[in-house]
Amino acid sequence: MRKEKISSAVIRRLPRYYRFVDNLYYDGVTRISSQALGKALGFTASQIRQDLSRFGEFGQQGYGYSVEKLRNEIAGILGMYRGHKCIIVGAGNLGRALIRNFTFDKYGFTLVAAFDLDPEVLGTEIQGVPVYHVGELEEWVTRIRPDVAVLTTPRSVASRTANRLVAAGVQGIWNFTNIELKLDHPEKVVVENVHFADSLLSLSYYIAEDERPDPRAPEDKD
Amino acid sequence: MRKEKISSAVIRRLPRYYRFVDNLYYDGVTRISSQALGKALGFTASQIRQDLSRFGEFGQQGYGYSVEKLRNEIAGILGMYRGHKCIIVGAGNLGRALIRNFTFDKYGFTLVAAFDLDPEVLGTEIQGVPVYHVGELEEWVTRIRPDVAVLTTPRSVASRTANRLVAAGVQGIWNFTNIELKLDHPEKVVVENVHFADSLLSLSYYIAEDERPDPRAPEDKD
DNA sequence: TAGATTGTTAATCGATTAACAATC
DNA sequence: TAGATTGTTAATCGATTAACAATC
Repeated sequence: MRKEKISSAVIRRLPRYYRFVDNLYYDGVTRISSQALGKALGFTASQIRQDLSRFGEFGQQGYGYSVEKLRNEIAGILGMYRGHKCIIVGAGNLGRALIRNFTFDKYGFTLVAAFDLDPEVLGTEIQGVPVYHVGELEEWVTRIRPDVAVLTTPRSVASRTANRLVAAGVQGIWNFTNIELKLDHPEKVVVENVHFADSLLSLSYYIAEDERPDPRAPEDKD
Repeated sequence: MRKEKISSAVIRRLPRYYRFVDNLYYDGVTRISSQALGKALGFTASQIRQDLSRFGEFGQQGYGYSVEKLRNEIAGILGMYRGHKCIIVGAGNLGRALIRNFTFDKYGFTLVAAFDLDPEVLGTEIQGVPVYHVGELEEWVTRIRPDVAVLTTPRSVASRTANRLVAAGVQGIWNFTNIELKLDHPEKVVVENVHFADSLLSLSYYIAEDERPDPRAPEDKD
């Protein structure tokens, strides 16, 4: 039960492996070698074997990996079969975009409720998901026991809302508020931040950095 | 001009430094030491000094860093003063959420146009941003020369659209489509992926992993 | 001046890659 | 069987941390 701690570098690669292998699976591909997988994803074959072997022996010498088996194993490692429930707090533009466009089920999550303040949306359903008043958050969390809360509130109430969620027993917070949450009990919850700004700024750095040639400028003569 | 290559680990930390120092700046704090900065952000002081010194000597012995200077230096490194222009391709829920809620200016970007197919939004403005027909993408890109395109189209047209953008001369693509873009000329463009699914799956792993105790279960007696 | 804190060099730690025996 | 490819151990590489002289 006490498995050796897996580094987050490895964990961050697993969803990419999954995504690719899942596609192979739906394309009807039955086997793949670490070599081919590495080539497709831009990793070394060695790294892929090293990563996967942290979790078990999924391959077969001389053959490679069964796509179906590998897909299911990775899904299992990532907790996709645990029937996670989630709620979304804040049904503004971003919240609604996630409700409408993000396929929670595909990743083993069921989105069971949304919360907001806007009288316009209260009591309605968005894509089949009921919208309740944030004032009733604790009641609902106690009743439906979601594992994860998707946080898409305005910044100003983000930390306060997060603390309420943690107090009510939520295990994970998927934080879209672009701030660092100030938690009373950070040890009680796993926070995954989606910092759009950080992402854009690193893009900004890289385009500033390598200054791709202006396509209008004359090329170096061969 | 040929500065030593900076590892992406360092680059990914810069926006976090910036975010924190920017807040200090607006709170009127004038100086900070690497020690204090590290403590606040969860890094070692050593790492922060190491990181910053890759770009110059921004501090002062015995004093620390001037918050204002550090903020501006990091902003400069990240290219925030370059007056980047961007467009957004796909004005569905997510696209609109970004237009309405994401403060591009705050990071040195100006959002100059949006593109879509939906007759409902064509010719309108969203938050002051005009919406044009995707058919006119090349014309507009040639005319306004955006540095970056925010890609929020449906998956099905994502790679095709990306290739059109690259061909038209866009330098960076901020990809929200949750797929790996298949590019004809990957060397001509910088892609920054925002893979929601990857993020959620790593959260899924961590909550599955450490199984925080059920708050209803009895505690270990001290 | 004495105390604080930088920038940088050296030491350590961890992650990636290479190599290869095991085996399908 | 011969060829392919795994899982794993060892070697390398890179990133983080520690230490400290320089100096404000």
